Amino acid sequence: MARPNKRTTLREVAEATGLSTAAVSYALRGKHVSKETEERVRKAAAELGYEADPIARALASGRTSTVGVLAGDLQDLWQQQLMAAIGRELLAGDRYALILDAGGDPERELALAKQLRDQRVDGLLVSPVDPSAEGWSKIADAVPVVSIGDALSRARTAGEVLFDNRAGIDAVLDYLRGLGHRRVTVLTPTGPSTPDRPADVYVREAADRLGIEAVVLPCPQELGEATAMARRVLTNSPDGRRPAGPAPATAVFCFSDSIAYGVYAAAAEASLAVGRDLSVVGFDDHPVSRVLTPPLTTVDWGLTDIAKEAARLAVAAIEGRRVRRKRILCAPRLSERGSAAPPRS
Amino acid sequence: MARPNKRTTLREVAEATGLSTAAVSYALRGKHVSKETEERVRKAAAELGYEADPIARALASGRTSTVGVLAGDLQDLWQQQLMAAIGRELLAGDRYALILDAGGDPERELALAKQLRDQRVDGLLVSPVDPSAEGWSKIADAVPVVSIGDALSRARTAGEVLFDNRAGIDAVLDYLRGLGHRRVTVLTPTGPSTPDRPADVYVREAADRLGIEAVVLPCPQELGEATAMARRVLTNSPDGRRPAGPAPATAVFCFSDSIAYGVYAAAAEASLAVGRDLSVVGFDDHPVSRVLTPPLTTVDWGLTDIAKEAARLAVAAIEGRRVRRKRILCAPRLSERGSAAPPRS
DNA sequence: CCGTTTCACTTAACCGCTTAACTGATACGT
DNA sequence: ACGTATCAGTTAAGCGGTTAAGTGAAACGG
Repeated sequence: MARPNKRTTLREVAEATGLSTAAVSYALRGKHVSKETEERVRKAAAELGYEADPIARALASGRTSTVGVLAGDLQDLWQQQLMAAIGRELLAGDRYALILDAGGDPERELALAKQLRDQRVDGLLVSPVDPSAEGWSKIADAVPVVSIGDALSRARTAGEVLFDNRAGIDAVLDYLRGLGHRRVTVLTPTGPSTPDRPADVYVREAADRLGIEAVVLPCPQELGEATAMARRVLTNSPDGRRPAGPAPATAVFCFSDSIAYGVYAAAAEASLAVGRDLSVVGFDDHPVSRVLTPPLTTVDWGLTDIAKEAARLAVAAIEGRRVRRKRILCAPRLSERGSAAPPRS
Repeated sequence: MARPNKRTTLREVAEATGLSTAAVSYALRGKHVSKETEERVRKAAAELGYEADPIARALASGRTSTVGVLAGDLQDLWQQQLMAAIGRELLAGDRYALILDAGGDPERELALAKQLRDQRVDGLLVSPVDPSAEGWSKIADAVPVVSIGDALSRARTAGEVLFDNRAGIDAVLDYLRGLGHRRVTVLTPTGPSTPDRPADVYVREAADRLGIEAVVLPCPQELGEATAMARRVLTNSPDGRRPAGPAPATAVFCFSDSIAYGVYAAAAEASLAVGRDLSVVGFDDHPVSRVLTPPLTTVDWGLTDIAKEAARLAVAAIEGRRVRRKRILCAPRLSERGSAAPPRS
């Protein structure tokens, strides 16, 4: 049963050098000991192959130099990108990122967040499933939380990186209107559409302003389901019970690139050429979008910048630095590629 | 400075119930205490909102009910899928998965593995960058390690989930030969091609057997670079200095779906219709492959099964159970979709 | 009726490190 | 020369649990 894996402990280093454990502890962290002893301790530690036990350290000090990253749903292609980018960003700053996946379940999300807090992560980055959950409040009180994509309405966070959805929606609809589109189907992700996520509202406002007839439909993110949904939309029976409705939309505006992929698939099945017979616009700029045929016109939010800002806010909070603006609003950039064109019909 | 976030501790529960901390500790884990006291303790704990501190518990017991998952490179689309699947699988079994990303750096990979081991993860799943690294040995001695995709040649692992690459390669080349292809370009991922990864060898053998002329070229996974590489391949100057070579290949066999995406992009640029002018086969079955136009014919290794097997092996090792076969060899299934067809030229 | 189990806890020693408070010795200002 | 900083370490009390070993009482067997 007993693993003979004895790590060398602080005490052993202390004995080897004839110092007290406290002295060694201080020495290794360069605190008020003489240059010589510090050197001596370092040498002994190196020889014995000593490395501080992070668990013991965490218990005693309450810190871990680790930050938790909680994905709302790692199935989502965009979140996968986001997590990868954040991990990279934090690692570059010499902090370990522990990534967890809530799998789209709000309860699990909070449970995992608590777990992370209990694990003494120094900071927590979340891309929340349910940003308005009550539970965030207690968590944010115990550890600096930075949220991405949505503000945690009930908690005092250390920062938030948000997307200027209104601007993004305006940009896309402006663009489509400019191309001549009058009837646009908008596919928004299903999920808790809290008042903090008034995408529908923005769409309506922009559509009214531009004289666009917009139909907003919720659509699953998962590719298979998204394709099925897109199929229904393209055959002009969005709700499944309008077999012969009014003229079909000439453009589809997808609130995530993966939804757009579904539309591509459905369009191909229906022998509609994207970028000619049908215009499609995405909203994430996933790397794959660039290599589709035609390349997907989409909104680029600057994933790397998002990751950088989020990491920066978290690190600042951890280090107790005040930060000018805790709320970063990312501006959309329309990446005009080949999937949108003037309508044919 | 002092966070007033006092968690309730074991001692407080003990005082509240008039028991010793040991009794409470036992009671909460259902060990040799009377039914009544157990009940009493549970009630008190619930009332006080007590939850055991995982850090303290880890220090004292050496266990965490957490498993580490180390991705070699989270930039890679397939690994993103894999990590998501594993996380889900473990969560289903009530264990937390801590996902880390080595970012393709072998040194970092080992450093992170050590970090995880020190964090007392009960088990470790890796999709290694450098499976032959010396360092795995020490890590595998301290914690059960399950590797995915490659065997850790220098370590005694608790299990490995491997792909029957030879069978996969045979299947694809058989298939292409059956369609009538004689000249095939094979794009393998760049990276340490250790003797444990003799993809080139398998390709040569199969090609010789089938009378196929196969050119094996290393290709980056990153979509932009893959596209650039594919561009060169399609213009028949794979090495950049053969502007007018022999007849170009009629099919491209990509060792990962993301490479195939690059080929799609390059083909579109060159006005080659995939599935007609050019056959493309992938090797991962990423969800996106299904929605490409045409859908990518690829090798499906059963991602969910891989995740399941890996999780199962890890959990078995953690629980100290012996397992029949520690080495799972995944069989390829060719997902025949639209991207490969008889050659035209 | 007595010795032995069994049961239901308690005692106390850790796990490996941090850190506030204390001790002596040396340096400093006046 | 003397009180006071300053420096370099030491002591010891945690951090919040786990767990081997011990204890006293009740139950049991013969």
